[in-house]
Amino acid sequence: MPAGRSTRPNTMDSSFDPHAIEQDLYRHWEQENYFAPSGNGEGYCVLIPPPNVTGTLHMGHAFNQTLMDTLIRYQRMKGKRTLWQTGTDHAGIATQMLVERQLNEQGIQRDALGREAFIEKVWEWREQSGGTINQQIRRMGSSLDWSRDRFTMDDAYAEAVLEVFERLYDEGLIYKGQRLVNWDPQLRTAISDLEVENHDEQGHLWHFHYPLLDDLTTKDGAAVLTVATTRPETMLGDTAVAVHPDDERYAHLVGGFVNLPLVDRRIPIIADEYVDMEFGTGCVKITPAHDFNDNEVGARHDLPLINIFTTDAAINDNAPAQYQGMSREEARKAVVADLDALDLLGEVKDHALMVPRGDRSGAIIEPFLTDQWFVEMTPLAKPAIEAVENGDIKFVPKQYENVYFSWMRDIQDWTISRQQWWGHQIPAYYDAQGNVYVAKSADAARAKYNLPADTALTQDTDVLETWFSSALWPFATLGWPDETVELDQFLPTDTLITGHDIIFFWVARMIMMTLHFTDRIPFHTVYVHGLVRDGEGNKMSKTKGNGLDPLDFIDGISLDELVTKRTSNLTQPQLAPKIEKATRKDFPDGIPSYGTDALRFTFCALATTGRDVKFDLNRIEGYRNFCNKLWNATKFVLMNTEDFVPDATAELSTVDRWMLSKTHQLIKDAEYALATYRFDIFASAVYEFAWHEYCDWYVELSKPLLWDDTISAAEKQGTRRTLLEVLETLLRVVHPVMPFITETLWHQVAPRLQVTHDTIMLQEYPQAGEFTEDNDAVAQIEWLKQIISGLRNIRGEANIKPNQSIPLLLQGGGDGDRNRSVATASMLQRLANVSEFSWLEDDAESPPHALALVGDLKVMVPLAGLIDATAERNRLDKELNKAQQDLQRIEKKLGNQNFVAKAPVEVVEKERDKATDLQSRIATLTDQMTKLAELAE
RNA sequence: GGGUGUUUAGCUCAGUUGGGAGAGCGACGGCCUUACAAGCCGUAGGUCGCAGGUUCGACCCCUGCAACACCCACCA
Repeated sequence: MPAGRSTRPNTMDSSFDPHAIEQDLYRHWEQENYFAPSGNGEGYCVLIPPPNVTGTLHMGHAFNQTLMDTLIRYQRMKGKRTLWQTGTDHAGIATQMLVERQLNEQGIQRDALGREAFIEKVWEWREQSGGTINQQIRRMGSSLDWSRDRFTMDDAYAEAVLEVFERLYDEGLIYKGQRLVNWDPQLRTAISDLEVENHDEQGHLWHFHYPLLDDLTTKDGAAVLTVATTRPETMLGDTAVAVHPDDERYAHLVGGFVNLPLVDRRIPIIADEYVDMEFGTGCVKITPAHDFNDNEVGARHDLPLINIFTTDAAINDNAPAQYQGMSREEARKAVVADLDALDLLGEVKDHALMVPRGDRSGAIIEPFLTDQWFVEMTPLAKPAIEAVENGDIKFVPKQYENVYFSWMRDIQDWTISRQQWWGHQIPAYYDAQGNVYVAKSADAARAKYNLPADTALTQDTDVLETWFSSALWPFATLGWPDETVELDQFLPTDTLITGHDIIFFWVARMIMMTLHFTDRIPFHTVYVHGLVRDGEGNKMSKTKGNGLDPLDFIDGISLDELVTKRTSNLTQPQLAPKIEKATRKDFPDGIPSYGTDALRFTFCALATTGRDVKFDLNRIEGYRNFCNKLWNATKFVLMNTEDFVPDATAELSTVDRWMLSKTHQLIKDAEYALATYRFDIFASAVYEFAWHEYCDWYVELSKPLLWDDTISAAEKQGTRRTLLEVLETLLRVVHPVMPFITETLWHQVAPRLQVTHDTIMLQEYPQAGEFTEDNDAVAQIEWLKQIISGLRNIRGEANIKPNQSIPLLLQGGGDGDRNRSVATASMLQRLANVSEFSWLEDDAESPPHALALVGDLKVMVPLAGLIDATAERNRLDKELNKAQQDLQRIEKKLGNQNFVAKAPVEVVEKERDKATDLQSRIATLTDQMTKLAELAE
């Protein structure tokens, strides 16, 4: 064991300080290579969703990793040969934007730098800051195999990407074509459908009058046809006006022409079912080059496509001269004004519309006609759908399967080319004639296509979208296309844990690609968790300034530092004052340090199925306290087991057997919870057991056993052994979720049981079968707890000080009660501070007393000047009321013939028993009330 | 427009085949009881979103509605 980790038992601090242990422990684990797969067990692999190499750790990562690490540590302890595959993503657009912004701040423009130099800069940046997130991940305690760290731009990984591209191309599943795609005019690249976010925004609906040609008129006799649009500037590219084929208002005009104002172009009036007769005027302007619908209409009617935009969405040379060079916003104003001047502007209405924006840039996306590379998805989707349909892959919670199906069954071809520099450059080469050759290199292309060696080839300048390479994560990280041992051992991986936001981006594509290239599913289970939101339920974002850094919960942060952190480097600096105000309100004292274990435990406790998590500060504080509870319980156990002799004769008391039985149940509950991905149940089972069974009852009950001179040495040994065994077991049960504190405490506890090992993380996970169930012991201790609770209730309500001991009388009940009272006398006396206790014969007269009922057993505390008779009556009155209400409800039920006739016998029988018990209880309470009333007179 | 989820104590959330509504935090009262005041003991608090239905019996199953959240979608 390394120095510094063996704190002497009786020098343990009175409270737990996470900082004293966490980082040293992690370093030690990593140095010893404990995170790497080991042993000969069955392979068990979890893939990390690779974070952006440029990123920093956020709450989503912390949540996600807590769950993964809990599973991994659990399976590792269960003896599986576990691999948690780590790595980072090159995050094409995000990284390029970030580096570009930094260069801009230094006055360097990307274009001036040139492609190669720019990419050099990105690599430099990656060398310099790419390790940040991995260091932060270490702070979470994540047991990732760092020796297998992968980056999606590594040479080996790039090789896999090229291989996949080439194969898909050769299979005809990748093609290049001119299509209308989503174009981000700010980033000047195409993006995929998924990268477009549609937002409801307020806009206008403009009505334009297009003059009819050839003396046509509408049925109203007008010489113009009125169309409505939300995008006035696109009229410069109109090539038709469409009406519905069944629309009688315009039937006579179909085949005719209008003059496109401002442009002075003769365009046809066509009939197409796409038009909704009910909407607006029933006439639609058709701009095939700038609208997805119009494009389809245009294709059906063979309309020309007139592109009026440059790549940054300014008006190009295809538009009339006076608009050329204007931005789309300027052009919109000009077009409206010019039409107005010509008296061709009709109504302008407010209109809510969906505006497509790029998820990275926030810029309004243009449908734009360009040459791009696409993947044909339908053939890839088919087996991927089947894999989920037939249960090979399961989603948890299951409803996400429907989300998956609905998207997969209507999947569109995937735009994979990006007009960016940072990323995998597309392995397509062109000769002077523009012929395309796909191969991993120019040489390979010449060889593959039998081109003369001196054929000049130039590589396609586009790169692949990031998700194209992330889709290969399950097999590319394991060495594909080589047939490696790792592929054999770890693919399919077991559980993928991810947020619901990347099911389409990542999960679906991994399933398709992995099936296609390896004939194996990538994972058996997809556990989908919610997103982490702030205390108000808002999405955390840098822009809103409500983001929280997991490390701030671990280490703590002062208010001023937090404000500075949230308000610096804002994209919208004007929001700073508002953010500062909100921060000062929400965190008046900053954030205290809670430690990693508390943070992890909180995430587990909040990980309920199918909902987002609102991160609640009160919860983490409570779980920090839980850590402290474990710490102090350990301290207690160590203090009281110093003279424990492992081999000495030990005799187990009822309390010990009760505790061992409870431990049996705990392990069962914990196993069940983890097997069903109910991390919240796991957390609460552990919490409940540790605090409310072990600490509140067992430790307290053990004190009389340990400290009473009349208890035999063998019994004391039994209790000491149980204290140690249960605690040692508990630490192993909890370890997957709270690795640091359990490791630390375990090294104190385990040696007492003659167990020494360098780490808890490679110990066996406890098995329920190691602990005997004992129903008699459980019944007896539950009985004892009821009596103690009854007495505590009397004490509490009567305000009897804890240090004031009370006499106790017992009456009624049966032989079982008498036996139990004898067996538990010392514990009863100590826990309830009972000075003396005695039994009254059933018919004996009792002195005036306060009363608690445990079944038929009367638990009595003589008033004796300690308890006010009136107060005691009030207390009993509440109990009586409750009993009467319960009885009333049950009698009503039993009075219902239908219930008695139709409900299962055992249910009816149970109700009858309850009624009998309540009747007896009410009788006793009423009797007691009467006596107290007499006393008060 | 289609779909999903949520609605339970003041707050954050459990509630596993329908059979006596729970936890944590907070509140209130009492305790520095030799592991822990980051603690201990006790108490109060809910017509389980609304309206119907099925059933002997509904927080739970069915229908409808409402509010909130999210996803998908081409209505100019």
